[in-house]
Amino acid sequence: MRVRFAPSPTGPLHMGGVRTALYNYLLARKNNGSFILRIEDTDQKRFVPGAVEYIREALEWAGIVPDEGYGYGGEYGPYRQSERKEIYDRYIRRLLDEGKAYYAFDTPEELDRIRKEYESRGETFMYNATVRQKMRNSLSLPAEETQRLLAGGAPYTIRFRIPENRKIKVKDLVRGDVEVDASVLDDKVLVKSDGLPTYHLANIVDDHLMGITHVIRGEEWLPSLPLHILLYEAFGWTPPAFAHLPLILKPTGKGKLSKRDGDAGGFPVFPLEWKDPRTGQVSPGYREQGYLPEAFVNMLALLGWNPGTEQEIFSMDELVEAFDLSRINKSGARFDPEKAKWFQHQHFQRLSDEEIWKKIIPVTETHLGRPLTEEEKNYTRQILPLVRERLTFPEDFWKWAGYFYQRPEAYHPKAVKKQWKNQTPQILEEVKDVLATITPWEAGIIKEQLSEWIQNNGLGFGKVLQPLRLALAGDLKGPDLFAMMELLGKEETLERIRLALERLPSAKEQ
RNA sequence: GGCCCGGUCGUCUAACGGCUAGGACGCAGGAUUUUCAUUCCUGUAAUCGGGGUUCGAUUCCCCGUCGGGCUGCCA
Repeated sequence: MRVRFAPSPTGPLHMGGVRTALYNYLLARKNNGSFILRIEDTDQKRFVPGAVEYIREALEWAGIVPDEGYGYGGEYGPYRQSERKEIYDRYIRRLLDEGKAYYAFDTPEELDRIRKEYESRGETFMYNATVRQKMRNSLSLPAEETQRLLAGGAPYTIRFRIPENRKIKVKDLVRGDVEVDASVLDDKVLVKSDGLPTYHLANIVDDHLMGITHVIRGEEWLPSLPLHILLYEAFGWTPPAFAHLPLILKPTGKGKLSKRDGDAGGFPVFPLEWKDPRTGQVSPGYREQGYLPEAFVNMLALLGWNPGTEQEIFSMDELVEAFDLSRINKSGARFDPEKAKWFQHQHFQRLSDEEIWKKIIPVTETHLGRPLTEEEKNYTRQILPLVRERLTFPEDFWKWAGYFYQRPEAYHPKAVKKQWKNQTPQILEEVKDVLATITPWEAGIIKEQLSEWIQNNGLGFGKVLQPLRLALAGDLKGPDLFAMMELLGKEETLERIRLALERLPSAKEQ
């Protein structure tokens, strides 16, 4: 089995592309086949610098590593279509010689005009068997005229001559069999006036020459499948098996997922951050948001495919094991950013303490604006168990544990309003004194002694612990208060209480 | 408009033509907790409509409708 992923470097690869690559990759690995990366850059007008590098980096990040192809070597190269022009020339020659393709001299302007004309009459223009005799091409023109035009260097395209009175049976591994009448097809341009092939020609020639056995691509290609079958037929080649994947749809609204949706919905559409070389506009990426590649891949895999069991969390190896073309869905799948987060949470929680620790060090350093000392790194190691279960992204660590590194600058206003009562300053003064006597400074001991004090004074836990938390962390949320105090250290704990008493309203002011 | 492909909770989906239509996300409630979060429990909610075939239809067929794709010298 040989499969390929054949993106066009017209910009960053988006989620849908990654999923297509993933399905190809899974299938190849499951069957001990090869996964090939081919770059389809026959449209030089739309070529975007950096896109090829982006594609490779994105696939590598996601763990979808090609066995062969552009940048990976192999026996079937070159793997970039712009380097294969001679090959396409050779094959189009064959079609021309056999009368299966023809020269067309119609200019884009002419075609445009005719299209508009048809449109104004409510019809659709098709360059097909019934109109091709009326157009300027080697079929309608006298042979001498064609020769003269070619010799004179007149611009031309080469079109495929769709055979007449034909029904084409196409088989799709996802959708089953479809039968199409050739009369609904038009004579597609195979070679553009710049001499480079269009997708249709290049794709068929390359898939054949590269020994591709299974073509797995997006549903947007389904309408051109009959044309592709006809092309294989014209060359006398056996077509590969085809599977057309359902599209990924917008979370809300109509249509397929696009770049804009990410901006509007606040989620990335691209695997990696992308900076548009022309506009300088930056689009966010899953990697930069802190997503784990395995979470991203897991989420993508289950968008349009299911294992038939109730298992939802998969590693790449498990996906390889479970993947099966027959369980791909037929209908488009709406992308749900919330579920993406859930997958991330699941995978993040499966990381070891050590792995998480490595990820949160840089986050902490960024927020602090300086590197951590060895001592602080160890401190971080101690803090982690307290907050790890609430982390979805490395970035969350700062949100839940930032106050371990910095004294609160401000106190959450709502929390103050709710918990900082008239009697609070007095209580905290006393708590401070009680804490000052506690030794050794360990969570268990602190809890024991403070609890005893609270009970002896008939105070209720909330009244004491809530303001204390507020004083130490600046907010009412966080892990176990006693563990927090232990890690903060006695001196720092007392100092923060003192600071809060100084900064927050005393009884008199209220 | 034409051609093609689809339609099960709000979303992702499961269900040889045969259980009370199952799971997950989300949401709501509860338990746990000093708090927030996590975790656990409970609840919420669906077969697009109409015909047919059949003892029996989410499942097969037809029509309608809705959704999606294509209709470029883009891929």
